[in-house]
This record gives sequence, structure tokens and C-alpha cells, in this order.
Amino acid sequence: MNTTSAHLLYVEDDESLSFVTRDQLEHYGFTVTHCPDGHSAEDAISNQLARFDCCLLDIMLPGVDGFELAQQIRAKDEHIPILFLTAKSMKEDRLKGLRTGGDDYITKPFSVEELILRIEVFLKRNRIRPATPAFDPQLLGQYQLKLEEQMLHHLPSEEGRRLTQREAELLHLLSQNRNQILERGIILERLWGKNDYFLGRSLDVFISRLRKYLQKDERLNIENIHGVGFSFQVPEG
Amino acid sequence: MNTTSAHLLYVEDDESLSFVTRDQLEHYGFTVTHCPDGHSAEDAISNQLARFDCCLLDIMLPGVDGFELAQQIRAKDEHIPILFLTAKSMKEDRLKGLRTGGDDYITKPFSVEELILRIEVFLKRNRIRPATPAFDPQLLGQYQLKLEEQMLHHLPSEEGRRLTQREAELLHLLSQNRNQILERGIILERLWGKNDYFLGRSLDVFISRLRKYLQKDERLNIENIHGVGFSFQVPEG
DNA sequence: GGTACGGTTAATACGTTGTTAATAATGCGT
DNA sequence: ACGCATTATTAACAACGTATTAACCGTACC
Repeated sequence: MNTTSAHLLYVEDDESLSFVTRDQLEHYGFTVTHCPDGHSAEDAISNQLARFDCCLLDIMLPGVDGFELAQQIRAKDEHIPILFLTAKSMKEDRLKGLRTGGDDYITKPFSVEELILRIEVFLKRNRIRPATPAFDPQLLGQYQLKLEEQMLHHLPSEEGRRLTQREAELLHLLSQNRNQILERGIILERLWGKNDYFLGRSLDVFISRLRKYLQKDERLNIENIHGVGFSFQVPEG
Repeated sequence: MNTTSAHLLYVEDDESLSFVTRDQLEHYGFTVTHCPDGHSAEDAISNQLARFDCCLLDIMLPGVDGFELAQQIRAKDEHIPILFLTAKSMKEDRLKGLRTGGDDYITKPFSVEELILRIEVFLKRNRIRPATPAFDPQLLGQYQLKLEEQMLHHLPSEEGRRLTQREAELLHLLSQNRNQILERGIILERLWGKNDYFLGRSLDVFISRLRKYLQKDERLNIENIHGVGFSFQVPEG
């Protein structure tokens, strides 16, 4: 993960802007994958996300906008830095973008130098990635979660159970943040899009169900951190 | 540690600019300590740094410049976010400022809204959870504090204990000001946002608990400075 | 129109946290 | 050495957060 050879995902529909920006970024030493629209970006995200060190997302895109892309990215990778490229005027958008993660934004028009500096800061900040792809996100102790099929298999007994979409999403999110604290608010924002009292109760119900589903492996434990959130304890390996 | 009551150190020599900026920042809800020159800033840094949640440093200052101040700040606190206020032209300065830490900059002239957004991002990043993992595991003698996980490990025995949020915040604050005197009032302001008799008693209870948690390493000592505050004695290394 | 399903709300029991209180110990000035 | 203020420690408590089960309700599909 050498800083100067970092690989960027750059989503921008303005052809002439993207051309010059990309050129300069590459000249500076970055490897750049450019997507001219939301759909090609979705492809890159779902199949290639692990390649990237940083994502640059234009907000205003035809079809799928930058925030939606950001959500998809976050669903797959909690930590990869996202830099939004916003128009000067969009104050609410900026806020929204900043709030959903630890992400940053830069207003257009920006100088490429400024962009590069911002990227460098982000890469530096992320240079030590917290326990990421060292583990197989699908393997949970004795269990295996197949996200696409929404299936949870208990390997020793060869039993399988089909999860609902929400159950699968929640378990996946927990799995990706195993052995860390995941805040209630973040879970709610990511899965439900908002955070109110009743959704909090809903979340508790789902947690309760997942605990029941996972109880054959005693080392697995969805631990509550009072007033903060949950920590999904999964043994290493 | 409440975001909207965050305490800012604001170093800026331009009188009229600082007046209006300070006013707006306070109106927004921040508490602002303004230093009009490098020397008063040095005072604040050496005696009062623990009070602050974020530092805004003008680069161009008479006497001691912003980068020197930043170095002094970093010598005392590895983590506190520093935001440099730079003139439009200074490209090298920006670079220098950004490189020395995980810090950020904003170019003058800036809108106060933009400044506030940038501060908010920083504060969020520095709150307990999404803290920069780079420094995260803090060594306290035989113990290790993982702030993100609110875990305190005793390395020799491999025992771990999960701290409450307050416990973790307090231990973190003590840890950041190890071997210095930390005033009661500062602790109370930072963790509780206000300072009254009863919160003082609460603090004593927490101190008492932390002492118990740390008693396996006799070199660690939360020492009381009568009538002043506490000094967390941690052996070097 | 019934029924199966997923998700939300409700009801209720339970656990944890931070604060307060009670009490003992310590420090400090006179 | 005495008295007052500050701090230490432990226990008790109320407020709030969480767990679990069951009831509810809309929707989709026969």
C-alpha cells in the first residue's frame, strides 16, 4: 500500500474534467480507475472494491448518485476512505455526506494539487487499516454466511437456515466489524437509513434472533456495549 | 466530549477577522479560546492544552508561527486535531502542514460554515469510536488501552476488561496527560461539560475504579494533587 | 378471502450505568 | 494537635438501556 502507487476509484461523469483530472492524478503517480457513470461504478464496487485504496465520488451523477454509491461501498468495506466531489452550492449534501462516515468532501472547482493533498491525508490516515481482509467475512466460527443466498450454514452439523434479508444484512455488517464496536446509530443508519426509538427496538429483536441462530458455537457472541452498540466476538482464524 | 460544546483553541493575529470568526463559532455553540499571538498561544498550550478538543492555527503569526505551535502541541498531545489556516498562496506551507501529522488545513478566505464543517469532521474523527487506529493501542505500563474497543488488557496475565464509555474516556484523558498535572476542572469540563460539586464526587468514584483496574502494575499510579487535580504516573518506555 | 411471511410495535423482565449517599481516611493551615 | 476541607472507598439507588417473547399488521401470493 505504497502511497504513491495507490489505486483510486474515480467516479465522474463530466468527460473533459475527468480526463484532465485523471491525467494529472496518474502523472502524480496514482493508479486511477475511472467510471463515467453510476452503473459502471456499481460494477467496480461490487466486483473490484478490494483493489482500491481510496474512492473519489462525484455527487451529481446520472442514475445512481454518489451517496448511493457510498452506501454500497460502505456495505463492503467499512474503512476505505471516500472523498466526495461536490458543487459549491450543495450545503445539505455536504453535511449528509460527511455525517454518514468519517469521510470528507472537496468542493468543485478544486485544484488538482488540493485534491492530491486531500487524498494523501486520507491515505496516511488509513495506512494502518484496522483488521480487514485478514479474515474471510463469510466464515463465522463454525458457521458460514452465504450472503448472496441469504443462507447460514452450521458446518459441523451440515444444517442450513435461510435468513431474511434484514437478518442477512445485519449479520453481514456485524461480521465485517467483528471484534470491534459497532454503534447502534451506525447500524440503524446503514440498514434502515434512519435512527429512531422504534427502529432501535427492531434492531434489538433482530440481534436477539441472530443470537439464537448462532448459539451452536459458544465462541460466537454478540456482546452489548451499554449505551454504545454491539461487538460481535468471533474467534480468530 | 459533547460535539456542540467542544472547546477550540483559536490562534489568529488578525484582529478583525478573529473577532468575527470567534463570534460566529461561539454562536454556533463552540467554546472558543482565542490567542492573538504566538506567545499567548504557547502559554495556553503548555498549561491548558487538555482543555481543548481542536486547535485552529493561523500559519503567519508574529514571533512563533503556526507550525512551531503545532510541534509544541504534538509534543504534548499526539491526537488532538490541528487545523491550519493558510493564505491562498502558500502551497509549500500547506504541504508541510499536512505532512507533519494527520492534520488538515483550510485556505483563507474561508466561509465560517466551511470551517465549522471541517471542525465537525475532525471532532467526529477524534471522538471515541472512529478514532485513528494508528495510535490506538496505548501502552500503560503492563496494561494496554484499546480506546476503540473500550478494552483494557493486562498483558502479562492476558486478562481483558471492558470499560464503560466514561471509564474509557477518563483513562484516555489521563493517559494523554500522563506524568503531568490534570486539573479537576478540566477533566470535568471535558468529560461532563460542566463542573459542580456532585460531578466532582462522581469523578472521584471513577478515579477510584480506575485505580482498582490498574492495580496489577504497581508503577502505575493515579496520584492526587490536593486541591488541584490528578497526575497519572506512567513509567517511560 | 385466506394464509404465510417479514418486519414492527408492545409488554414485560432484566441488567448496567452514573450518580448520590454514607462513611472513613487523608491533607493542610493554624 | 485540632478542626476543616478535600479525597477515597464502598454501597445503594434510580434512570435508563437492553433482551426476549408475543401480538400485531401490512403485503404478496395463491
